[in-house]
Amino acid sequence: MPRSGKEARGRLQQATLELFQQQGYDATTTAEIAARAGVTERTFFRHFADKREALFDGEEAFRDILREAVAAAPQDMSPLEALFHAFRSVEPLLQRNRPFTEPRQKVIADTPALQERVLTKIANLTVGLSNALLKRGVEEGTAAFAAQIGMATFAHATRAWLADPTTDLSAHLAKSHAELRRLST
Amino acid sequence: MPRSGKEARGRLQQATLELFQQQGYDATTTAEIAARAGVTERTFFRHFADKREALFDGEEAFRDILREAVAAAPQDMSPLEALFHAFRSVEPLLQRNRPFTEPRQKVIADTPALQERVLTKIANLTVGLSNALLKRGVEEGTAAFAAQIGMATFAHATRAWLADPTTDLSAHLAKSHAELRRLST
DNA sequence: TAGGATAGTGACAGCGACTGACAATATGTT
DNA sequence: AACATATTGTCAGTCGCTGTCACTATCCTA
Repeated sequence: MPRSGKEARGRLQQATLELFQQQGYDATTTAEIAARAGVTERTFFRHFADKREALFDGEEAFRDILREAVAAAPQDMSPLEALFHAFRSVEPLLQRNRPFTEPRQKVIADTPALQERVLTKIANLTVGLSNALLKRGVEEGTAAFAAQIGMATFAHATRAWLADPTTDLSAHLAKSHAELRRLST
Repeated sequence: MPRSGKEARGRLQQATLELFQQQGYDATTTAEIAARAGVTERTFFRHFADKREALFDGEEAFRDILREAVAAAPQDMSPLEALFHAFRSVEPLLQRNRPFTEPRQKVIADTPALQERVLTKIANLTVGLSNALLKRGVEEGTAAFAAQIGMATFAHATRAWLADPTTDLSAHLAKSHAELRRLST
């Protein structure tokens, strides 16, 4: 195998995050990012489909982790339980990534174009969850619906967890699940 | 008041839809759209923020209708019930808009960039619902969560309704609500 | 150790989305 | 008829993104 190019990719991601938080998304140019990473603008677009994507790397890997966790859940679990099982299993991963995702969140918070991209990332994760449920024998429409509900609950629990990190994610998930039951009856 | 400019806007929307379905989103140029509407490219961007937005007009109006419908719901209704009340109330509107939204859906179906925009439109609606619940005295976190759940249920019911228009939307909503209860317990 | 296959990069030209600025025109008011 | 206001045309320019071709760095094999 020839030269890897992964260092360049990493530098591009780093440069993207730094420039976005220093000057904002709009004021940052792809040529500028490339220059800071010591490569050409053309190389930027060889690694990332567009200017936004450099901030959202590893999402498909995360999707695969979630799908496998759903598949690994005990067969007697209900669809939603299986999803929660998967969510609980990624808590250490989320914890570990927090120092990187936190500054990213601040950038996203004041950039509509990036928020839009976040939504599609979440939608992709949801599709992944739905497919994982399908493999467990859940009917198609139900799987998609359950994935939506599960993802919404996960997001709700994660928000609470970010605001109150003293309690662990599992507990927040349980609380959100209870709230879901309360709401839906 | 000087000249209205609303006819031009309408022609631009029409031209956008037609060209997108004839040649696809990518192959259609904003200059081309403007030309078909008898206007300059610059004028296109005075009416719409970007190339996608011309397809999604009236969504903020729809959001207002939903918010008012939530506000008009009987005060003893639970958050989710209030949302369902609003969803049921817009059924005739959806029915009426169907001849326009149906061809649009086909265009969206094979255009990732447009799907991404749909997600932000739905997110906007969800925020609107959440705000409406806030005004009913629902606590903030709960309101956002309920709006998410409600919107997901509405989307599920709408999918079923599009596949089976013989049953009305209210019935599909009731069935989806039952499924939600079944899933969450 | 030389030679070739493979993957990554640079250089360059070009299209299309989108914006700022200023002048021109059409409508409604006094 | 003069004026105010909203809309449009024109023009120039920036930036995101792509196709193409030549070049180079790594790894495998003979």
